[in-house]
Amino acid sequence: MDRGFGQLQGSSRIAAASMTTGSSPNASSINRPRAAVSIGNVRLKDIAKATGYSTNTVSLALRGSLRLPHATRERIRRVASELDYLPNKLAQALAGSKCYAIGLVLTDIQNPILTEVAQEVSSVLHNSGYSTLFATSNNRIDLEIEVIREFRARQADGILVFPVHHREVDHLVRLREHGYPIVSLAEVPEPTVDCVCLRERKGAFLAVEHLTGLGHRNIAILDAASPLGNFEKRDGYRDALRSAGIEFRPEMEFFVEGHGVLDGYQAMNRLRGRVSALTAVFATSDPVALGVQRWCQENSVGIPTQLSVMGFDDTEFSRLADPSLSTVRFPVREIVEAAVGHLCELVEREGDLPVPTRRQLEPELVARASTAAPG
Amino acid sequence: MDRGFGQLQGSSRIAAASMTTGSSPNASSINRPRAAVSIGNVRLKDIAKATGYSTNTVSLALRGSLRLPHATRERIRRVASELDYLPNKLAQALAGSKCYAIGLVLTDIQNPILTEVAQEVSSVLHNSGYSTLFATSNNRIDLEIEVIREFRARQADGILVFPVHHREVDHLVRLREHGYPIVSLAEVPEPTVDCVCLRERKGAFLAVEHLTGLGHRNIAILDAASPLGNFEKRDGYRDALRSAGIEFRPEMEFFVEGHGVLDGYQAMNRLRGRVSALTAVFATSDPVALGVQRWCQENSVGIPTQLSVMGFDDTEFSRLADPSLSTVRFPVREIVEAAVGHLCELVEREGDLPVPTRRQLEPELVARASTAAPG
DNA sequence: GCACGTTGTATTACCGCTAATATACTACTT
DNA sequence: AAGTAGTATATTAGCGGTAATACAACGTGC
Repeated sequence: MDRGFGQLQGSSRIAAASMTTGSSPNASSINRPRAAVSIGNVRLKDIAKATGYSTNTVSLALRGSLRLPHATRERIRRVASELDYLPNKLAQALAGSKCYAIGLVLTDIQNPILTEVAQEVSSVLHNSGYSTLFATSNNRIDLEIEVIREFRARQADGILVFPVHHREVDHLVRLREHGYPIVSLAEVPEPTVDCVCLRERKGAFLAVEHLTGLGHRNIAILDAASPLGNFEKRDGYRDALRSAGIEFRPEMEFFVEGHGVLDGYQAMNRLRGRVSALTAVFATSDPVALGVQRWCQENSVGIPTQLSVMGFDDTEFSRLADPSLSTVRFPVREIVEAAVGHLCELVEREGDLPVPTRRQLEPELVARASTAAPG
Repeated sequence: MDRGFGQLQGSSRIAAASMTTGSSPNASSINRPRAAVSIGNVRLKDIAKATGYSTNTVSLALRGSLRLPHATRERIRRVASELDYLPNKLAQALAGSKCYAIGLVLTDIQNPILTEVAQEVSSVLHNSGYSTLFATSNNRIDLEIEVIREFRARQADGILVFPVHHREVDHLVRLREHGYPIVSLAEVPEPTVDCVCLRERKGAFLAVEHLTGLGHRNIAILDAASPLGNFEKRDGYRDALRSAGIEFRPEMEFFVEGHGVLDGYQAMNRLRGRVSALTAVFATSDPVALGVQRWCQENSVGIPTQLSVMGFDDTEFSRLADPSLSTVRFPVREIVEAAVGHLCELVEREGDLPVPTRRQLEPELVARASTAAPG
């Protein structure tokens, strides 16, 4: 079935030809000049011709129908495999109601965590019998809308999306209301669109609580999420301050343009004048935190002696940074498996979609060497 | 055309209904119980019904045929847009000969450079009017074969692939010989499959030449490529030694299992006993080199004072590592643009495919702070 | 004023598959 | 022996498009 196409190259075709029931020799192969793919363009019709059965019987045999006697089924299947038959999934999709393809929309993949997500999604989907359509929105809502339209035009059975804006999800909501399965991998307002996500606000809370617990009171946040409409981490930051009885100061919140290392580095450059007033920095993603570390190294600010640094996501790079980065784990595997599972459920469900649900996974603090009690 | 579906939600449908030519009111919407997507399932037939033209006329209008008078064309197009018509790409593909989708097969995305490739590919393809089917082979040749079959079954017009093994490409060659467009993003034996790639051997040569030029004579290679059948970098390493008149010693070649930071770190752990005999290490990918750096920091081996470290690929993380990593640039944008361009050319070409060509881009040495003359 | 190309549109076939229905033929009933 | 149920297969009609061809209405030339 799904072996490569090793042993049979031309010999098989000859063998097959000799099996035809003596009808007009090979008239079938002449009048299809526009075959896009010249290998593997064996169709049901060809198997039918080779076996003497009708195309429908062949179709039934390959789908394992019990209406056919065992012997017939096997005979047809053998010939199909000898001809290296590859079903045309587009035709199957057009005739059936599903196309077994899911669209994946990521924002960008500066952040290695999204990379892991992409890899995991495609792998889990593959194992569930689905193909992955991939696109990036580049953090632009218009592109997000555009690629989703593209996926719908391709009849994708459903969509997994990291929305650009966590609050501007009207276009998603509208699709969902019309019965199109969508699962967001980031938190969106409830109950608009199904969502399997990390409890980010709590994650940020844990991160900052870790810092306050160590005795920090002057904690800045380098916030790459708020500029994109995601205020969960900022809110968690504020929660933790409040819970520790620390007055919230707006000047401790810094916006960062992107999720890259360089963004963190440059952000530190901009706020260099105020660094002495800080004892800890919470960056909303790991690469940004690594940029902070880098800046500190260059500027002889000791970590964690002079400045504690927290990240968010727990990528491989942070684990092996120097000093190793304290962070909050983003459970890629769990989230992806739950999200894909949920999406497939929606896709495979009969009848109307249920009310959207939100599944929040618990964050986990990962304390490493970049944080310590203030000097 | 490609706006979202903002202003028109239900009002448009009503407007459209009122435009029908008085035929049986709305009998069309009842007998399609298995519509996969309940929004956007407007078909040519619906537009035909709404305008009074035949489906074929509508099809012609939307494709801008000059056989139709301007007024008719515009009228049909307006109604189509009011109904928020989305063409079914599967049906178009089935009827036409192309489906405007390209399969992208990556090995894995531990190495951030492949991430950048994925992002760039999907973005360039999107701009060329193609969708991206995405899959990872996980460095397993059987999975590579499997996902390519899957792509073919989906009638992907062509395939971009980072082959698992750079020498085991028989399955690719066979497809190519049968006229299926494939472009490899890594070097493969000539002239088997089209390929747009970095001149890796020369890149490795430049890296090691940089080290010998600094005066190093005891240079190890941490080779994550050879175990996967790619000997280009190893050969470049040997070339550079020979060219510097340094005797090649097999015990200076170390295999590394993967491309991750941890792999580099663990490799150093394994060869810790021999570190004192080295003055430089060349890692065949940046994350591996970062793992080396990490190990050195932990084990108080000064970089570059006691050990020079070279990477390969030039990812953002290396640029901002401490010390910043000397490496060889992998020109993502250039390679992807050339590869996609070439693939699209093959896909869009009439008639037989030409003999496969190989386009090699020149590597560029990026000397940073992790390399210096041996102490 | 009638054959004749043009123009605008409809009809039909087809892409490769699935699914509903039809049709032989066989094997039981009663 | 005729009716009936069941089995094995074929035929037909879609899915939503495209493309080739058919046809009807309309000037135009002579």
